[in-house]
Amino acid sequence: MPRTRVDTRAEIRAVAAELFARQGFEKTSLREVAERLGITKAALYYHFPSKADLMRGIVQPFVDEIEGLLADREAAAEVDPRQFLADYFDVVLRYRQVFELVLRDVSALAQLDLMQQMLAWRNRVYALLVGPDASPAQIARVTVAIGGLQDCATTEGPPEEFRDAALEAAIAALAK
Amino acid sequence: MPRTRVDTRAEIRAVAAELFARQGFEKTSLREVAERLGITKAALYYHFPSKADLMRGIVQPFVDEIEGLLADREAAAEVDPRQFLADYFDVVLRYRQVFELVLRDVSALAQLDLMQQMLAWRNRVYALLVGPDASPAQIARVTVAIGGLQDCATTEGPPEEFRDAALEAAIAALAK
DNA sequence: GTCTATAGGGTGATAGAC
DNA sequence: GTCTATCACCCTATAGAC
Repeated sequence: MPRTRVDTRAEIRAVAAELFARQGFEKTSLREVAERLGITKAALYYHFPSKADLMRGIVQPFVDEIEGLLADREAAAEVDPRQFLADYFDVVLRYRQVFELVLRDVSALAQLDLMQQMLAWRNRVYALLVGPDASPAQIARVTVAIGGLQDCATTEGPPEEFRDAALEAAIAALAK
Repeated sequence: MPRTRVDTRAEIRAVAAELFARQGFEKTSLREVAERLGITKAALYYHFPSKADLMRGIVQPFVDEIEGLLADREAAAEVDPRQFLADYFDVVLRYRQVFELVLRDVSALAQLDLMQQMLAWRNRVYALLVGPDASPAQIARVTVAIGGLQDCATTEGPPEEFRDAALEAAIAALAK
């Protein structure tokens, strides 16, 4: 009786992502993930070399998109703040589920060397929006704008309901 | 040789808070905390009935202050948004270390029934700042303001350097 | 690709002596 | 208040058969 699984790796990621989000990364055991899928722990290890790699597999696509956006703007001659915030917000909204997982398990991600990379995003965003020699006050405004948008992304309800208002608020926070 | 400890419970909390913040709640074992203090796990259990209670002991003072602030404003005839944001920000800044711990281990806190309480804060803040029948757009603006301030609180450096600028940005985000 | 079996270790928590 | 000793359990990960 062959398993009628199209993409086992993807199914593992989906189930794991849901459990990680609900119970936390550390509190979720691979036994639990395997049971939910109807396979054994050992089968899991065929698809992912470790629990950490499973987590990375879930978060990596989101990380790659943000890195892509940052690289794109860093290569551009000049950056439109409004456009950047909108694009950044849209990526976060598209990966909403993953993003919430990330927010709820920061300390777990820190052990996967993903946090360092994400913390570096902040400085790259500062450089993009207020230049390399930004004052603490300028940095504060960018932080309010970006942090505020991120917090909005975890709000319930369809994104269309709040997307534009959140962007307006972030832009207002940014303005000197 | 009597231990020259003034307040053992407080010292345990301090050491645990530091380890929890650095490694995460789940990744930090009570053996580690005890070793750092030069006592045994069993001694720890004399002061705190469980690991969860130890965590609660660390976070509770912060929770109580925010609850106090909210209760105060809910009892007031009217609320000055600027003043509320300033007071809220100042509490968060005062408990900066605890607040960072909270942010880094949301999933751990969820299991202590502390998250439900904190999530309720959001709705109480919405009610205070934009009334009980707020539109999604109004809620988005409040979320940007509050979330932005919170993100600022985790910025390095002395608070005086960014406090006022952050508040201005949050107020700007709030304004219609 | 998936299984059984197991290695090898850590964990939170408790009992009872001092 | 602190200790030693221990319980009962769960974990990630691997070896090797099918």
